[in-house]
Amino acid sequence: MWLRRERPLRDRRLSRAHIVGAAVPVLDTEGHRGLSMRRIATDLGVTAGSLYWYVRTKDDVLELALDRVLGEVNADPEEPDWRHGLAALARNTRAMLLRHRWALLELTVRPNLGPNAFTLAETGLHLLSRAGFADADLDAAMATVNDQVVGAVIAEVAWRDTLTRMRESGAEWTQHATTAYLRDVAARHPLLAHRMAAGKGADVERDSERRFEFALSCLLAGLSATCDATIPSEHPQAAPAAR
Amino acid sequence: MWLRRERPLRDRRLSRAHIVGAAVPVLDTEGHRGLSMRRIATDLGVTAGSLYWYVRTKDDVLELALDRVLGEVNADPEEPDWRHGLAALARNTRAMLLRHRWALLELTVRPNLGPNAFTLAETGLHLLSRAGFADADLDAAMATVNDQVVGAVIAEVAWRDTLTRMRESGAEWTQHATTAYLRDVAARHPLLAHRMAAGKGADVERDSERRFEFALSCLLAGLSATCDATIPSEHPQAAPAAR
DNA sequence: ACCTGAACACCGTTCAAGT
DNA sequence: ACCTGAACACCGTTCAAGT
Repeated sequence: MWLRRERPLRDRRLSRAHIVGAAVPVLDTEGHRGLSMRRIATDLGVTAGSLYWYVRTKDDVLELALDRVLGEVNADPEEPDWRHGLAALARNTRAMLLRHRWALLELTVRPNLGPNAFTLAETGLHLLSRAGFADADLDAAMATVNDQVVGAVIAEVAWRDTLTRMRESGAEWTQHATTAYLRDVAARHPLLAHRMAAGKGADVERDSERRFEFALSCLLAGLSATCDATIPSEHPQAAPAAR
Repeated sequence: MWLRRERPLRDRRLSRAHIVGAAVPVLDTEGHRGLSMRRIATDLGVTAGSLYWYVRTKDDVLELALDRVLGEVNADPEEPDWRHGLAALARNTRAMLLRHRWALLELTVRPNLGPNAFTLAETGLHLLSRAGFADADLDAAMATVNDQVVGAVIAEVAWRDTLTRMRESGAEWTQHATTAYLRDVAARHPLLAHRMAAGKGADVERDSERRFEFALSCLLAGLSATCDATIPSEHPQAAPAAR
C-alpha cells in the first residue's frame, strides 16, 4: 500500500484522504461489519467501482484508516524519565485503541508500514535506547512493550464488547442454562470459581485500568532489572524503584 | 454457544464434532478466507443449510474450533517451580498458535468460554497463586502473562505471514519504489534505520524465539519483584534470580 | 428429527463503456 | 483521467417442503 503513490490530481471528486475520511466514522460507529466498499461509495456520492481507482483492495482502505488513527497517539521522545515516557506512550495508545476498537484488528493482522506507525516506533526506540538497551535487546524490549499493550487492550475490548452485547440481548447471566453451565465450571475449577464470584459486581472501567497499570508496572520493573543486569554501570542507584 | 446444548442424537449424519472436524483442517490449510459454510457442508457431503441445525451461526463453528485447538495445549499445574510452569504454559500456547494461526483471531475477538479454555485458565491461576498472588492481583498477573503471549504471537505471525507473502509475489524488497520509500523512512528515523539494517539477513525463526524468551523472562522478573514486594515473607531468598 | 433446494440480501472486484 | 453500470463469483442465513 505505502509503496503505491497516489495519482496526481486533476479534476477528480475523490482522493485517498476522502476515502479514509468516510471509512473511519463508519468503522467507529458500526465496526468492521458496517464497512463495505458500497457503503463508502454511497457516503461519498459515488459508485463502488470508483474507489478502485484510488485503492487496489478493501484492505488498502483499512491500512490507510489505521495509519490515520495512529496519528492520534502522541508521545514525547524527550521525556527525561524513560519509564514515564514509555508509560505515557502505552496509555495513549490504549486510549486511542479504545476510541477506535476496529483498529486493533488492523494493527494485528499485518505489520504496519505507514508513516505514523514509523514515527511512533522511533519514539519508543528512542526512549528505550536511553534506558540502556541496544541492538537485538532494543528490538526485543520494544516488542515486549508493544505486545503487552496490544494484548491487554485486545482482551479488554473483547470483554467489554461481550458485556454490552449481553446487556442488549437481555440479562443472560441469570438464565437457567447459563447458571447451570457456570456452576458446572465452578465445581471443576475452584480458583476460577473464586475469581468469578469476586468479579460479579465489578466496575469494568476501573478494573481494566487497574489491570493495565499492573501489567505496565510489572513490565517496566522487568525491563529495569534486565537492562541493569546487562549494563550495571549505567544506573548505580540503590534500588530500581519498581512501581 | 456453550450454553446451547447439542441436540440428542438419533439417525443423523452430522454432529458438532463432525463440523469442527471438517472446519479445523480447512482453517489450517486455507485460513479464514478458505472457510465457508458451503465449504464445510460439501466436505461433509451435505447442504449448507443443514449445518444450521447444529449451530446457530458461523461464529459458533469458529468458537468450537478454537476450543478444540486449545485442547492441544497441555501444562502441568503441579510443576514445583511456578516460573517454570508458567514459562512452559506460555511456550506451549505459542507453539499451538503457530500451528493454528487462525486461532489467534478467534482467541482475541471474544472472551473464551469453552471447557478447554477454562481448564487452561485454572492451571495458570494455580501456578500464580502458588507464587503468592491472590485476589485482584491474581487476576491481573494472569492477564498480564496471557496478554504478553497473545500480543507476541500476533506480532510474530503478522510478520511471518508478510514475509511468505512477499516471497510468493517476488522479492519486492528490491523494487525501486520500495527502496525509495524505505530510504525516506530511514532518513527521518535514525534508530529505526539502524534496526532495519540489522534485520536484513536475520533468521525469523531464531529471532522470534529470542524475542519471545526475552519478553517471558522480563515479565517473570517483573512478576517476581511484584509478588516479593507484596508478600515479602513468602520467599526469603537472597535474590529473585531474574533470567 | 433432520436435511434439501431455493431463495434473499448482501459482499469484493472487474471492466467495458462513457465523458 | 476519472467515473458509471452492470456483471461475476461468491458470501451467511432463512425457510418452506420433503422424508
